[in-house]
Amino acid sequence: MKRSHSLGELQLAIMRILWQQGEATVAEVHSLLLEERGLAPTTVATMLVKMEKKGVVVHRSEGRKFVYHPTVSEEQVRRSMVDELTERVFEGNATALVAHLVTEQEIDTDELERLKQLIRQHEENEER
Amino acid sequence: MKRSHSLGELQLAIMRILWQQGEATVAEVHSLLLEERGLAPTTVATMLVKMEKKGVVVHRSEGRKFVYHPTVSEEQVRRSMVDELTERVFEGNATALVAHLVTEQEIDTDELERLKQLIRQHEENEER
DNA sequence: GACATTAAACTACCGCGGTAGTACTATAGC
DNA sequence: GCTATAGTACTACCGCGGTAGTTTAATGTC
Repeated sequence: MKRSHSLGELQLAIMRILWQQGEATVAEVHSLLLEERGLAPTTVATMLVKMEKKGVVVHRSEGRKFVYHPTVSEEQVRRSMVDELTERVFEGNATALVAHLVTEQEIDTDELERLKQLIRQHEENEER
Repeated sequence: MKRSHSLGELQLAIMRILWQQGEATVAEVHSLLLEERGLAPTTVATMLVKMEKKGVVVHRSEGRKFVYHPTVSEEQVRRSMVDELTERVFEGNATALVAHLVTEQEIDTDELERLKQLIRQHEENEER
């Protein structure tokens, strides 16, 4: 039911921790984020509340602290965010997006090799 | 100098008109947008002011009406928006984004053919 | 038991996309 | 010349991501 799990920068950083960890308390998320981002603990807490309201995480109480865990997968989030961009910028034409990536310097030549490999594999998987 | 021309939905719709038209008055943009979107003329005008402040359009006065035209190309906008998504969601790995598109049902099989063609052409262009 | 610490709750604020009403002003029409 | 109209200016408001201070409640410590 719940489509369009479009997340902001901080939200994604938090989700990445939750996806790796499986679950985490506010303090854990905060300390892991502190290394790159100088954030107040309350910022993380507030964000998690907003994210729960949004439906991408849930929490349970453990003692007096909250343990959060994700309710959507990284793949789901990628899907909806890529879909949104495809819709917005390429009028829904995913191939146009790939064409853009291939032609506009976004992908260097040696990565094209791996890409061709990938397409070949994907085609083989489709064939049954 | 000006990086990150990330635009919203309405802003993109307006830009598309300006890119096609070359330039347009507020009334022109409004009437073209009216067919799909029921917007007040002031909404379009306000948005254009915001977009000019942002640096993606400029206007000149013609009589008592403003004629707007874009200062960034569609390709520039696509670039920065795709880059932003790649950064946010795939940690800067553009190939991972393509892999996502190829494997996650976003691209059907007959489009893969055109894609392979495209890659081949691109490789030939690189070879000199 | 008093006090310090910790965790969450509540509240506030900024910027920005989006939306639009109201106010002002120059022009067109009669 | 006066009024209706068209067009911009100004202001406001909502939602949301992001950021954090302040308040309150529970727990640990001496």
